[in-house]
Amino acid sequence: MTSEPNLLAVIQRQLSDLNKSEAKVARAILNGPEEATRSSIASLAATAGVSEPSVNRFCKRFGATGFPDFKLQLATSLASGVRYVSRSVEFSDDINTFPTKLFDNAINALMTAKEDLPLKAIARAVDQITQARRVYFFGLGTSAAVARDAEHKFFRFNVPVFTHEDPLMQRMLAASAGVGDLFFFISHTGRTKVLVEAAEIARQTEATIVSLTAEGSPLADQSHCCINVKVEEDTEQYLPMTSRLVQLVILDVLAAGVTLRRGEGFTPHLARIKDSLKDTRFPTS
Amino acid sequence: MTSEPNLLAVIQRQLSDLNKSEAKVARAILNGPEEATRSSIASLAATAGVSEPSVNRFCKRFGATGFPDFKLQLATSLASGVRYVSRSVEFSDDINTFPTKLFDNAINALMTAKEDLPLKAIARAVDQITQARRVYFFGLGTSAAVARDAEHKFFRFNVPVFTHEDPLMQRMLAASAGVGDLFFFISHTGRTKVLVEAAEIARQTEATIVSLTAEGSPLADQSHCCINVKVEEDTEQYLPMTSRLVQLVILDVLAAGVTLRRGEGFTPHLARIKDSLKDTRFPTS
DNA sequence: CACAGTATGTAGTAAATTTACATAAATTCC
DNA sequence: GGAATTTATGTAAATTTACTACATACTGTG
Repeated sequence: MTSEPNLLAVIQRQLSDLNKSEAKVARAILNGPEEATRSSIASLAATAGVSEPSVNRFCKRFGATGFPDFKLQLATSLASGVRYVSRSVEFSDDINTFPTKLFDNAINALMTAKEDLPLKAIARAVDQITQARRVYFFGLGTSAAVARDAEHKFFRFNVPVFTHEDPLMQRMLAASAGVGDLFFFISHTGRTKVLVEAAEIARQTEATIVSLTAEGSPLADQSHCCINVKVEEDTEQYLPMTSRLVQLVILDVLAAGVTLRRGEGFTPHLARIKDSLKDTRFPTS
Repeated sequence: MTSEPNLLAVIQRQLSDLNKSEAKVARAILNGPEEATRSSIASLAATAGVSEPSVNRFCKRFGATGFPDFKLQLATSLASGVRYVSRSVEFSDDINTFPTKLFDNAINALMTAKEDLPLKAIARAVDQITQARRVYFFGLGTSAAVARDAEHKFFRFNVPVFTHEDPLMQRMLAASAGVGDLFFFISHTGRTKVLVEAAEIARQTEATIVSLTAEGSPLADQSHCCINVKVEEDTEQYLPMTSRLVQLVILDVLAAGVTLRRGEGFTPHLARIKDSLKDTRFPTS
């Protein structure tokens, strides 16, 4: 049985169809839902001014097997309703509120993105990266940092990876591309001119174009494979924040996908790379 | 009492500190959290292979008043749909499972970090950044990408910002620092030799050292202000993933803090920067 | 007003949870 | 290495909680 997304709304809606005592129970619950989840059947009955079996019948009427089951459903629906609201930072915020808000927004963005991941596009991109002889990660602005991160990650797969923030370099590399080259464009909007132009140039070669960007954008149009990330960045917010987090995790997903494709035998290679970093660190005391 | 946002993560984290039978209970719950919410104390005890009071003690240990209360908290934390246990990707995973796992891990890391943010350190870092005449963001490897991202973000505050991935440049800049310079070091471990050395050099000047790194690490020791981020990166995983996400959000928090400090009059300045990017984009159709 | 049907409450029963206590295991200190 | 102390775990009884069956009250209709 799929648990109702919002139990309180359902109760509210049916309020008029209820018996007198069931209505009393309903009102008591609507008055203090979270308190209701913590009450015993006896105390809720007392609050509502009815008998315990009335509460029990009420619960069954709403699809629960009994009072405890009802409480569980209620708690669940209360919990899920609260999240999923991104709140922007106000000037009235202080140190105790705005950090939490920003974290909540970040978490929300990831949860939302997780809900409908473009799995087919991801699978396809993994295929193409696995087959590529060379991979270029191109982004500008904030996305340049994402590209840099991707470079670090994919570097470990024995595939030559390159990143360039310079649009001129990007164009030149695009122009001289050939079979086996893969250009991976990263852009939140997919409308950055110089980046789209680089993609257009690359498109005229035998290279493969993959992009992590908005569906239907000029950049997406130039791509063989577009991984669409839906993040409604608050446009009032002047700094792009959440979208790049989603991009980074998507790149993690791609990296993991490539690792899995390589198979178990590849693990020692990664371990070796990790070991090679050991000497650059102070040992843990 | 604030109900724990992600109870499973807490259980997971404390797993090693538990008694034998409490650990059995913990494993039983982690194995089938949603089933646990529907079980009676007796059946859960049976599943775990312990006595009923052991389950009860387990619940109380985690802040619940008893078993029903615990179930409630568990249900609440499950409601958001995220598996709050970081599960590493296995070679048996396929396209339908591993992306979700990675997203869950990311979300989990952010939620855990959010739970105890080092607010005093953050406030202090905001102060120091606000007062700085010049800010250098230094990181290596994955953290270099984070530093790059920070550069983009803080660039918008009229404060001259610099990033360098090259350890030699980092050393030279550190050596020639003076009053008003702020060095912001980013490192997950806080043990990367060349970075710590740069910090040591900078420390001998009048410059301020802020770091986003592990508490008690050599790098933290060199800092005037250390923002401690607790992320238990799965060491079996060869690629650092979640820690950099937390770092990025922390930097967002710092940027927001600086903006707030600047006051409302600063907003037009940010709007102007945003406008200046308009011409670099294809207009939305 | 009597009857049927529905709604509500009472009381008893079964189940589940908690407490108090006893035993077993582990640890510490000679 | 063994006795003493602490800690962990289980047993059994007590208590709380939820459910069922039944009785009573209420509502509307002929």
